[in-house]
Amino acid sequence: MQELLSQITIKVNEDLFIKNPDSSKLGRRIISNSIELIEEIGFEAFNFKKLGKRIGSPECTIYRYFENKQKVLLYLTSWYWSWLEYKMVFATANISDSHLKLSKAIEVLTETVEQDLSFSHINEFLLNRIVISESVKSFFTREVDSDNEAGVFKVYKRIVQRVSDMILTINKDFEYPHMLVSIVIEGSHQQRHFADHLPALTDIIEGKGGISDFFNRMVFKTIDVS
Amino acid sequence: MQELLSQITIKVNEDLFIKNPDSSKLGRRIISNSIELIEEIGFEAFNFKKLGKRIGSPECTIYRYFENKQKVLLYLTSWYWSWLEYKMVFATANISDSHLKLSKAIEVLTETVEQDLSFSHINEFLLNRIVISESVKSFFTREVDSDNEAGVFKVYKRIVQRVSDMILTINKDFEYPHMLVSIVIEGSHQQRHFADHLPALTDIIEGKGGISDFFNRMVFKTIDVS
DNA sequence: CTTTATTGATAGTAATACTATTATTTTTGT
DNA sequence: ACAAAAATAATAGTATTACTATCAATAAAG
Repeated sequence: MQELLSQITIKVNEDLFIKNPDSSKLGRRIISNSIELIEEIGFEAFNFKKLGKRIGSPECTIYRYFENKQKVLLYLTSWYWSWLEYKMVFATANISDSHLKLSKAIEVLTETVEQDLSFSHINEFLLNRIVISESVKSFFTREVDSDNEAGVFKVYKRIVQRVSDMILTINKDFEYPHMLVSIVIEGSHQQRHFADHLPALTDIIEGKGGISDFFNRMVFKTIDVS
Repeated sequence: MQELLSQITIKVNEDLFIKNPDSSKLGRRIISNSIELIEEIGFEAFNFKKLGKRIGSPECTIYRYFENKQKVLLYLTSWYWSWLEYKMVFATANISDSHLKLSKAIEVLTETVEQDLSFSHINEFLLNRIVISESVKSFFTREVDSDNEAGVFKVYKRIVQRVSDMILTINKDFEYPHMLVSIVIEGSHQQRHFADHLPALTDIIEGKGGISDFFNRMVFKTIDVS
């Protein structure tokens, strides 16, 4: 997979940047350092001044790439979902058994991510951690409707649709496939966050498995396959 | 219930305020206007200057009640969870059938809220909307650990524990009760938000029912009761 | 090797989040 | 009813944040 992916560039919605960060060395430095910095200090404390200091450029230079820090987060999460869609499609391709296929998809969506060296300037391991603890902020804002209209959530929605279709293949009468899938995706993030910070709200232990198993069970039971 | 509740004051964790807003007319005005203002303009745009203007007091006066706007949000959500715990305990009291009891609890947790006149200065309908669209921000912050240590999430955790116990009464071997309950609570909020803003991620239609039914089904199927 | 695009240096503005000081009003105890 | 104490208002001020403008320096492209 590594060789294959190294030939591929992930294209992110053009509304999210002013100048494509993938088009220059500085742009890629902005991305890789954003990931590290957000992961270190959290999105609230993250700003272009600190990022500029880290990469040795004034903040106005970063403003030539991104309108504001919210767009950076949207860029990162959009990139992540495109990357994960690719992984999911790859992992489920040519599986004829529909149960196994769905199970594999759920695993990709709920497991944590290891470092992937295909995209040198993006640390997928850290990006996964950012998505877990910060991405929810990108759709609980007042801009959600305009962002959505601009197509920012297109890939995310496509992932949900893909897995929904797998569910409908197994049970064509199930009425809530999108709901179930978005609960799996967001729920798995939330449970990992809880495991780290509010263990009373979960039953999984940090570092140990269990998340994928749980969601697999939940999905198959709920769509009623005996 | 109205008469009973009117005798009761909901006590909120003392770490959340400097001066108890429930102890003065101005304090109660701060609370009721915070609810209205946050619901109107969103938590991001909400600040003490705007709130002060609205209630005709300078911002420094509000700072004598609350350290910052995050504490106001935590105060409101804490209040909400205490209120909802009360409603839930009341709605499930004296039900001996454990299935019915759990079902009733899920309904209280996932249904939207009507205006309740028991607490004159708090608009529970608006507060429920705030909890749906803003409360997630209170545990996805860098302060989550210290807030948790201060006991801010105590009532929320107790609700999860109560419903977990109901689940264990039905199936004592179920391994993930807390996880399932927190997914139900947060999931129902998220799905309502999606219905409003990202309908492709859900199957429910705004205003129509379905949420409670879905989560009821999901829970009973997942804990494996035939 | 000159034109054009990109980046850096410097500076500045408006808004936000919060604090300090003192005057005024309200509440409380007697 | 009145003095003492507490709460609130008025005013002002600081540090940080988010963002913009201008122009010089550097790098890239034709």
